[in-house]
Amino acid sequence: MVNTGGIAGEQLRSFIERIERLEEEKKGLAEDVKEVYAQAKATGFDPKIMRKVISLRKMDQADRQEQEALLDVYLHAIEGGEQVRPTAEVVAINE
Amino acid sequence: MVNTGGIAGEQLRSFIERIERLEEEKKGLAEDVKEVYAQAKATGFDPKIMRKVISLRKMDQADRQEQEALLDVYLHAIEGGEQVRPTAEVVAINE
Amino acid sequence: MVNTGGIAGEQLRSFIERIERLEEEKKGLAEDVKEVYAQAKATGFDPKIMRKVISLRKMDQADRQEQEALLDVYLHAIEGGEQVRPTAEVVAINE
Amino acid sequence: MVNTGGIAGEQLRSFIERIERLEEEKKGLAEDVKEVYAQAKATGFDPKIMRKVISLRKMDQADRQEQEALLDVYLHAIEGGEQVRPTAEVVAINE
DNA sequence: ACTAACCGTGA
DNA sequence: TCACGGTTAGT
Repeated sequence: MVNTGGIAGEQLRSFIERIERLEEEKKGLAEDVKEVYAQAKATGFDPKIMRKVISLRKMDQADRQEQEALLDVYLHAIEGGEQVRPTAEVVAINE
Repeated sequence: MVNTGGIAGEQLRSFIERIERLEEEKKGLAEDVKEVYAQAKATGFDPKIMRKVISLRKMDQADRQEQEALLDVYLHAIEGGEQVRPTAEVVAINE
Repeated sequence: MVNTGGIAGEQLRSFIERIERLEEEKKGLAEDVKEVYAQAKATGFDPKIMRKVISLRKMDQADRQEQEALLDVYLHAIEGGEQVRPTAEVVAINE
Repeated sequence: MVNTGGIAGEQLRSFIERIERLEEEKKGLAEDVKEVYAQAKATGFDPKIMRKVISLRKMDQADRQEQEALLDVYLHAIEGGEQVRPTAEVVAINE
């Protein structure tokens, strides 16, 4: 049996094409981003600095989420009876 | 003069927010992709292989463009006399 | 009981520092690897191909054949109405 | 001419083997890390929390470096005459 | 530098 | 066993 054009094939093709379409859209957005940087540069802003600013904003956000995640982890650990008491230690270790 | 709330600031903010919005959208699409993979997996397809397939399809596409580019390169190389690398060696080492 | 400067804290700090040291060493090795690639490139070898060679050597041969076989099956399954993609092509690319 | 045992081949092999050796060492270190986590767990610490702590410490470090990098970027931009004056804006945008 | 693949861990 | 996150490789 060499015929491979069955229903499974149809499905697979469908999935793959959906993914490829989504990837195309992503690519389009990436190009838009590039364009905005180009415009900004044209009006006199330094793209390098802009990237830094954006990355810092992202990091701040990440920090906040990380803090919450940490809290979560601790709370769960307390319930689970794991050894997490030396919280202050952690801070101390962290300089 | 410490006040920096001028027009430039407005513009910068605007650029940065546009970029951040675009990045958000990209992120959304990435999540959609993940979801499609999840569905596919749920219906019995192996995501890892799907990725391989997609990447091969992309390469095929790239290949076609590559062919044209290659022609270019050859034409230029004839003029420029670029070094030919020991590709056959590589195959040899690989058993 | 707020005092957290106990033995547990000491232990925790010790564990964490050991891990951090090991991670540092890993990072150092990663840099060394990069350097070797750079040297190789400087003497005329293509890093991309080198990576491929190394990855192939790492791959278990059995796994490799299995994956290729499965990949074949998928590719054929897709080829319901799409353009016919020669299997040998795939093998060639994958080499 | 199929013979591929030339000098280039020797060199290539040497590069590749060096890389493979370094990768082996990295792998060894990764195993050591795992072991430390295992020990820590055995003495009652929660590995998940330890990972969080380590990641936070790494982020702090990254933050500090990022700050310095940002400073650098600004200083250079000022020299270069790029539009970077709205520094306070940047901070403000950064919420 | 950014993106995609891989791997190891936790649920 | 699956899903996720972090890590590492590739472009």
